[in-house]
Amino acid sequence: MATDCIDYNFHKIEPHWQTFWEENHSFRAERNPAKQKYYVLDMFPYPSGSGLHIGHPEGYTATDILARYKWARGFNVLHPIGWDAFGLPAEQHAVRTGTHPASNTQNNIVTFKRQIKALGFSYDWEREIDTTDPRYFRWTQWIFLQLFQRGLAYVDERAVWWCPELRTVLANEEVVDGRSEVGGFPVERRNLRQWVLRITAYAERLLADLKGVDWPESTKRMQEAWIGRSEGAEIRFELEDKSHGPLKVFTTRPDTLFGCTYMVLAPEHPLVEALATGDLKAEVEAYRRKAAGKSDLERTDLAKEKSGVFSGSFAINPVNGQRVPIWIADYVVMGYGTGAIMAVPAHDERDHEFAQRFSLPIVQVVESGGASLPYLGDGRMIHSGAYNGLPWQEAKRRITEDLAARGAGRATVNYKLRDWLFSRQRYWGEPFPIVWVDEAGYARAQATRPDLLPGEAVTFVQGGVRHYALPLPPEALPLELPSVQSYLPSGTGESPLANETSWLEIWFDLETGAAVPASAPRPAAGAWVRGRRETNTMPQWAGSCWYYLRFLDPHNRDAIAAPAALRYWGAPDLYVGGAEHAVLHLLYARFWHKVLFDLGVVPQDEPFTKLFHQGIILGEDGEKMSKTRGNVVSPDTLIDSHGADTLRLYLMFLGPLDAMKPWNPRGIEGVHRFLQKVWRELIAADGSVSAKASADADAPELIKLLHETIKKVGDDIEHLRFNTAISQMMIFANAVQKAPGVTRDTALVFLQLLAPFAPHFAEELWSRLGGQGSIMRAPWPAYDPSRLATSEVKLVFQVNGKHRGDQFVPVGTTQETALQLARNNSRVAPFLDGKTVKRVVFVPARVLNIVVE
RNA sequence: GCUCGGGUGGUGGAAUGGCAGACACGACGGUCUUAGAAGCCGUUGCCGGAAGGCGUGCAGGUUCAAGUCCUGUCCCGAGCACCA
Repeated sequence: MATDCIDYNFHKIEPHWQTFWEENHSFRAERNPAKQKYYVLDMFPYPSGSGLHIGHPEGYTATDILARYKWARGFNVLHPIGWDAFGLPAEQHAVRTGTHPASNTQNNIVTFKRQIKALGFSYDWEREIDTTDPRYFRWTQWIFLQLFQRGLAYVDERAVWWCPELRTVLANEEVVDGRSEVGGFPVERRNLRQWVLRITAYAERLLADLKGVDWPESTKRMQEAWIGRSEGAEIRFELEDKSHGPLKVFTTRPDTLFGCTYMVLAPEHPLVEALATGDLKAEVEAYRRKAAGKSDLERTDLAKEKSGVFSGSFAINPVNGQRVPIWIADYVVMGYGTGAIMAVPAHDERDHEFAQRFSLPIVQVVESGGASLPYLGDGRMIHSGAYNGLPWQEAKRRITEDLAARGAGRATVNYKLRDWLFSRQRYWGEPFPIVWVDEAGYARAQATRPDLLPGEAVTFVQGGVRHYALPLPPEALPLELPSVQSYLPSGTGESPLANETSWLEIWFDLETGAAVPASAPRPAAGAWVRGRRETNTMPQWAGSCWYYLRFLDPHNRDAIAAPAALRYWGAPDLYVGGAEHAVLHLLYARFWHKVLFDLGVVPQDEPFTKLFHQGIILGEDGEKMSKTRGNVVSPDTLIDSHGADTLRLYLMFLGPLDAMKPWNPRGIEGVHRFLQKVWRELIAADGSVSAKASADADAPELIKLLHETIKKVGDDIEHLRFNTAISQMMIFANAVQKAPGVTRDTALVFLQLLAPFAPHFAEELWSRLGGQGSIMRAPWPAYDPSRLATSEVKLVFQVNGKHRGDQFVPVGTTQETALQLARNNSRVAPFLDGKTVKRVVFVPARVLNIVVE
């Protein structure tokens, strides 16, 4: 039932149809295994306090068009939405106001939901999820337990980024230019006990399987670079003082081993102290302290001159027995390879620079053909004993083999990818389902629930006591957050949870996971041990690592999703979201997914087979939108002034979906006029169907244009080219305007094409023009290829490649006829006059190019 | 520094190697109106009265034909950054 408004009153029309869709459950994904499925997913938002940003509806409109189009194409569509609701802003708000972050989060969700609904998106709200809901994070915790049980989670005391302002550690990825990505506060290094996920165990598969996914090439390359695979060799140098054992280095150029004139250890390398000799000890120690105080930004500043200090010790080059001095320098980092290198200044830029600065010898071992050093190109070996004359790639292979044969090295592969720092000293995150117990407690657990434990116990030592990580039994999940007095982190660097003694210090039942405060007497029956809960919480990435699976079966109490649902819906057919998640979210989610695949939980080994990034919408001034610049465009304002349909159309009309585009506030008038024009053509001044839209027959040109439009809009939607689809619909509307009339059927077909873009508008006119039911359920119109055929085409005449005239000719016109027509063409003829034709190029139905002398 | 992506009218943008500038915005002129708004009609890459010439960052090249392919170069944007 249409509204009763006389003119195009979107204030009335849009809420009307939104209510209609809601009441009719129009977007409910069916449970119908016989029907072909289409799963289209948006990156779910973090419900921030500032509400929806114009960038959200850009991507959401794109997926909504796809979803509605696929419904019309007869697919069973899954188009869900939810909330990535754990996160720092809500916690900071809680610290300021003392209110629970959950209440702030729920308020924000209400706002987001209202705004999203006002845009008329076809989400299946019955599948809404919220990562902070215990019914959801129960399964986040469950997945963590699987990682734990498989030995993919461990604790490690490691130098991590600590932000004094935020009072938490941050992942490498959350630190940008020596400052926190959130808030831009300075960060420093601290040694803290952390949970770490062994993502490096999946490095090879994460890299290899990128080949099979349909992603933007740039994103694949970013992940490749992030994983950073490099093949080389680990080479073992004996130390002159054998009491310290051998020194292992990683190199990608074992062929240049004869050119190694010194070694470098990272300042954090465990052998540094032992290798510093005599009067150099003090100098080495001073250097090490200085390096520790440097931020990564200072250390990696390429403009800075290299620094370093000689240790006083020597290693022995395994290929020629030469003594090689060992230096300590911070251009070598501990986190990659072995934290030590063999320096070959003739063939490495960094080593070259260092050697020059400290006047170390430079020995060339690859022929450079006269090119200056450092030389990194191709060439044959020199000064390399038995390997002289070999191409370097060949020498690389042979030297590696020879070293391996002598036990002095082996071919290895190294990755830049580091294990994933997975803990945060915060309140507002998923608690780890882990209890720390002593050795005796762990021994009991090994007897009681060995199925839950990893092959090797996860432990740490503090104050001479070893603590053992014990998982909660899955049936005891979720482990919920306790309410706390203060959301401020504890002074020790632990999360606020460390202050909640009754939650923290417990008697723990190994069999059931039940707990009572340690202050209470130990319960009699059951396998109770004394324990202390883990106080860290999980990072925000955790909840978003698997949410696309929960949408398949969001209310399941027994599993992350039923196997049948996982099989039927599979992975999203299309995943749309910002390129800022190119590495982190998309890599973490792939990692978890592969683990779940190995567990047999999910049937496919990649989560996101097709990915698309919507571009950023810049402010009017061409700058990134930000409150401080005052160039933020609010969807609410535009919905009020022009309507959701106009906003949706304009967002898509702005340019290619993946492009970065500035917002032009005046341009929105164009698409609004387009809708007004369609309304005016089809609806009379009194609100009834116009006389014009009641024609008996369409002009042949209009029919042809309609079929062209059906084809182009369909093709463009499939390829996410929404801007050109809209342009084609505008062309059609302009043609209708100029035509004397249009049939009801043609008008209805056109409205169907428009419906995915401007759904409220299309439903309204569909209803007024007598369309049956909801336009969403009407099958997508098919074009008739025979209608696209033309009898006449415009042939362009060129002389020497220049356009000199054109003429309509029948399809199938031959070169001879065309040439004759050109000669007779009054505009072309003068250019042929008195010239000799050297060559004629004829492209049927397109161009005739006459090359003359 | 390395790796990508991109430079087309006043603006956003369009163009399987085959008429560069579709579709819009803006601007200008007209129509309607007491006036305006909306709508409608027309013009709108640059130079030129016209004929015509020039034109897709710049310089070359391939081709009958280049925004599109190749080489070099400049500029803008993104990502990575002493990873051995």
